[in-house]
Amino acid sequence: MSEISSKTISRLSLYRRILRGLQSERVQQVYSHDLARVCRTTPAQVRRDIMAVGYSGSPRRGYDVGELARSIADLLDAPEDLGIALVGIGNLGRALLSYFMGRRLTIRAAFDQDAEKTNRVLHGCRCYAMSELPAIVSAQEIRVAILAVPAAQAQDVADHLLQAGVRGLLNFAPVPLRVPADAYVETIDLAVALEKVAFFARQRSPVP
Amino acid sequence: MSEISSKTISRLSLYRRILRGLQSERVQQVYSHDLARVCRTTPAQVRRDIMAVGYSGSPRRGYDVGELARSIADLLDAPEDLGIALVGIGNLGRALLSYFMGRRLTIRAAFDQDAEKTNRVLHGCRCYAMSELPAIVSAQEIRVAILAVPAAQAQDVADHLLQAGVRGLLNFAPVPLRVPADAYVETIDLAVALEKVAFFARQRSPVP
DNA sequence: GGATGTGAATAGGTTCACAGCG
DNA sequence: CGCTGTGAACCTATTCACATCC
Repeated sequence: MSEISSKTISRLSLYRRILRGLQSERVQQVYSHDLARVCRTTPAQVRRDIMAVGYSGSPRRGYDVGELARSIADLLDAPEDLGIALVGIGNLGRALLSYFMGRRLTIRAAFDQDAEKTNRVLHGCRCYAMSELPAIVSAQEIRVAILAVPAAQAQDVADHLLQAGVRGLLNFAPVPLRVPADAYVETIDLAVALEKVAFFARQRSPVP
Repeated sequence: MSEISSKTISRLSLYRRILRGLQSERVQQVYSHDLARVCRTTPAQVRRDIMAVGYSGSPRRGYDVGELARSIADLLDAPEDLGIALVGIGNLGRALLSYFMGRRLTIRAAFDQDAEKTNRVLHGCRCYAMSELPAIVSAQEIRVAILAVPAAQAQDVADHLLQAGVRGLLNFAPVPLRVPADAYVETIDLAVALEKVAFFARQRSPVP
C-alpha cells in the first residue's frame, strides 16, 4: 500500500467525527453521498478515501457506521495515544489548551519561558518551565507538540522539541519551520489564512 | 489572466511578509532561491508564483525587494482595506482578537450572543450583541468574518453574515460550511489538524 | 556565469463512468 | 435498480530544463 496523502487523512478524521455523531443518533448505515453532503465533497471522493483505509461497504446498504468508524480509528489512532505538549502559554496557547483539554487527543504538559506562567495548572494541564522540557517530553513519551510561541523563537523551540524526541509539530508561529525528514510539521499561519480569505472575498464582491 | 490558485495566494502573502522583513533590514535585492530557502519551497515555485503577480525581476540581480513587495500588495490588498468582523468571543475568539488587533488587517467589530461579553471593548475592539450584526456589518462595510462559535451555531451564524453582505469566512468551527458561489470559506479545523499531525508523527516514529 | 521566465514533463489529486453485486 | 469499488481520464500543481538576458 502506498503512502496515504495528507488530504485524505484530514478528510478521514472528519468522516470519523461525523460517524461518531451518527452513532450517537443510532444511525446504522450511511452512503457515500451522505458523508459527501455533510463534508462538502463528492461521493467519489468519499469512496476513494475509504478505499485507503481498506474498509468495504456493501452495495445496496452502503457503509456500516460503527464498522467504518472503527476502521478509520484503526488507521488514525496509535495503539496507545501519543503524548501531546503545548509550548507557549500566551493568549493563543491558552485558547488552544482550553480547546483541546478534555478531548481524546489531550495535552499532557504545557511549557513557557515566562516564570509567571509556569508551575501551575491551567484548564487541567500542568505548566512547566522550558528547562524541564527534555525531561518531561521523555518521561511522558510526548511525540507531538503544538507551537504557540512568537515567530522569533519558533525554530529554536522546534529544534529543542525534536531533539527531545517529538516527531510531529502543529505550528502556529508565522514561520515555516525546518525539520528533518523523520518529523512532520503542519503550519497554520493565521495571518496568511486571513489574507487569503480577504483576497477571495474581494474577488467575489460585486465591484472588484 | 486566469484565476490565481489559493495556494499561490497563500505563498505570496508569505513572500510579502518576508520581503517586509528584508526591507526593514535595508536589503535591496533578493533571489528566488533566497525566498525559497526561508519559505521552505523551491526556486522554481517562487518564480512561478511571482509570474502570477506580473512582476519581473532581472537576471543577474534577482528581484527588487521594494518593488516586488509593492507588486504583491497591489494584487492582494483591496484599494481600501476590507472590514473584518469576529463572531464568537470565547477563549479562541479572544485569542484571535488579540492576535489580529494592531495588524494591517484588523478587526473592526466583534459579536457574541452572550450579553455578558458584549457592550465593552476587548483588545481595542468593540463587542456587540448578535442582534446588531446586520446593521454594523452594513455600516462598517464588513466583507470578511472570522467564525469562532460552537459547531452547532456555525452554519446559522454564517448564513446571517452572508445575508448581511459578508463575502469571505475564516471558519474555526469544526463543521464544513455551506456557502453560495459568490462567497469564499476557509475552514481551519483544529482537531483535524492535530489528528493529522499525530498520524504522521506516528508514521515517522521508530516503531510504528 | 548565474540569474530569470517559461514551455514541457511529471506528479498528485479528483472526477468520470462503468462493471459487479446484493 | 442503486449502491460500491476502481481503472482511466482529467485537471491542477510542481518541477525540470533550457533559452534568454544582464
